[in-house]
Amino acid sequence: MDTRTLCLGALTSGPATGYAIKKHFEDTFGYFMEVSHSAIYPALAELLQEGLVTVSRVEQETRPDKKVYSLTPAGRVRFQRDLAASPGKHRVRSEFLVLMFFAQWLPPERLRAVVEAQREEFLRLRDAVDCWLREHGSDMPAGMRFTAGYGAAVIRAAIDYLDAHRDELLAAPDTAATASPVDEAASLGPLQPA
Amino acid sequence: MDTRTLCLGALTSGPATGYAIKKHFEDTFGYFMEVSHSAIYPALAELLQEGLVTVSRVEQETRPDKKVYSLTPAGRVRFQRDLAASPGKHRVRSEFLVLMFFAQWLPPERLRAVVEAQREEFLRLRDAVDCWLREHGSDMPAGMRFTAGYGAAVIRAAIDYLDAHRDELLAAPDTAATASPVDEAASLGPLQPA
DNA sequence: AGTAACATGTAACGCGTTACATGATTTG
DNA sequence: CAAATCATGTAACGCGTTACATGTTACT
Repeated sequence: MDTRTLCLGALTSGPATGYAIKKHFEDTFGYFMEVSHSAIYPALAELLQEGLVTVSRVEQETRPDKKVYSLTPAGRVRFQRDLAASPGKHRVRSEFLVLMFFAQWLPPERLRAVVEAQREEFLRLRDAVDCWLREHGSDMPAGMRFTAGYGAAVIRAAIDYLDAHRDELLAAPDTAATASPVDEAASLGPLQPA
Repeated sequence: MDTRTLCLGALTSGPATGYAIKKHFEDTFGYFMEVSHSAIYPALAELLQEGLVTVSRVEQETRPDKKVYSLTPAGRVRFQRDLAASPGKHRVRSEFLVLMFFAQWLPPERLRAVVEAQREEFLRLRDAVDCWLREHGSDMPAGMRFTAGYGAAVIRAAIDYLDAHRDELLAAPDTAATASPVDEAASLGPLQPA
């Protein structure tokens, strides 16, 4: 899923500037798809050249000038084609979980800090999604409500799991990080013995 | 979180070949951190040059020769340093959820297929994690059990959500994909009006 | 007979992120 | 007075993925 396709998708909700598209992404699917502004502007320029969007410059006195982009019929068709062509892969890339996986190699206070930080982040996300659902949920198409509800459900499960198993993890006695520097006896043996 | 750090981490469980490290990753945190073999081999070569791992060539008659890597004390220290230095960011990058977000622009049969495929994938993952917990869970350090349990909890929540809201999504009457090609009246208006 | 598993590498391409660059206004 | 918001871009760097490359054995 290309930044260009994402921009076309954002524009299906109406004309917008690059800045507004970025905001839109953050407010809606920010938690499952990050898009940086430095990827959006070049993408919009390419879409313009391909005739998939049009642009109109809007002068503002109190603010910098805007470039408001709109979807052309060709752009709408292209978006549907690209969307349908996407394999729809779902991937999680979590350094947080890698840290938890190797918890025993982390200093206990660092481990605690990481867990707490992630929990705070999840609470923040949960509240943001709940807020969005309350304020915009009823106006939005089924798909957008679905993803918001999905996010809320999964984040809640994560928070519950953290709360239920945090102590178990933090109280772990096998802190290799504070044990003797070289402790070969603690090895689990060779991986995948031949 | 660099592939090199991940390799060092894998070797904390004992000596292994590049191939075994890849397997180890797939079997344990494959669902939250993907590592391709073409990133592992160069990473191991770099670690060797830096003196963080050692290698011993093992000849096999029935199989291609192996290069078994082991962690040096310096490598163990470096791993702990790199691990503690990681910000521990947790990110989800899901084209699946983008597809759901834009469900109205997808042909209904395609939408259904994507949802079913993802559900199957989640079921597969859930079973794999459950199996791992049954078979290895009790031997493993708290951190590894924690991540497995976390995965199981979150995947279960996802499956439950899918089952509870799938029909709602698929039965959506507002399939813009099959509506008149250009339907400006359906627009939600400009994003972020100035 | 064909596929999966075992086993190790290289090369190029694409894409995203970070940093660089600028600048006015509003809010706390 | 500092920080956030609005607003748009460029350039380089790094990193991961895909494809290319090779070869044997065991299982279905």
